[in-house]
Amino acid sequence: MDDLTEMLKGTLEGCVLEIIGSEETYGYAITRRLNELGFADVVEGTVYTILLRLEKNGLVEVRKRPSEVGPPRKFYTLNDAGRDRLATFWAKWEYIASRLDKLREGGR
Amino acid sequence: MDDLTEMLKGTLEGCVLEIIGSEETYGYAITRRLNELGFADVVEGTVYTILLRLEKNGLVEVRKRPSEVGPPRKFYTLNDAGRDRLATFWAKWEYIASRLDKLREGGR
DNA sequence: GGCTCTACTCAGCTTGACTAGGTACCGGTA
DNA sequence: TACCGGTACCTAGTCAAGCTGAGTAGAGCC
Repeated sequence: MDDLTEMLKGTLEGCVLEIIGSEETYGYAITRRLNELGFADVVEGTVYTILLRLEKNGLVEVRKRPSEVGPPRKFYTLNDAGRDRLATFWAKWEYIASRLDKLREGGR
Repeated sequence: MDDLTEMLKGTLEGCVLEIIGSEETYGYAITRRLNELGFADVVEGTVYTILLRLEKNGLVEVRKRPSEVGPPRKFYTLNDAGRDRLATFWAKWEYIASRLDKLREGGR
């Protein structure tokens, strides 16, 4: 699937929140996970900018830990604000998805 | 539902294409239709920029016709390129929606 | 030493929706 | 006549978020 960029605006951050919410993890692994999931073109640079934004906005907690195979990793977990944001994300997603379904069915 | 802006990137254009695809119509009416559908905060300016972009990219045919209740209207229909783009839009939407479902269910 | 994989950062770019103004036609009414 | 609300379209500039491309660095292997 080519060039999903524009349609990922807003949703990619939600994906990252969801991944962090399900387990404590770090940027490089999040990128791999997204690639596995089918977001094949998402690269590290993109994920790191999202992570830095989440951190700046106070939605995550960060812990730095050494790795056995490379430089130290920054592990992220959601705090309360992050869980709120994740819930809001899914609510918005469902809302938009339902409207699009309606539109597609010619709903009035 | 508040501030869907970022999540509408790319999808709003798809909505407009779908609306034009289902019947020949014009900007003001498209805006009303989107508002009815639940995209309450979409204003005319936004729709007109999308319509001008569609026209510039050669995805629509335009016919100007007088109105009985105001200034002349610009009616839009999809051409072949527009129908292609609409199909691509729905394909991308389905792709992203399926990945998000998978992610949400903790799918591996 | 050089290569690959891992791991993070950052400046600058592009896209697309939004803001906030503008123009103009028409009918009703004071 | 003047004004106003509804209809109808246009546009310059702003902002947010993902992408590009480059850089820095640690660890293991040949």
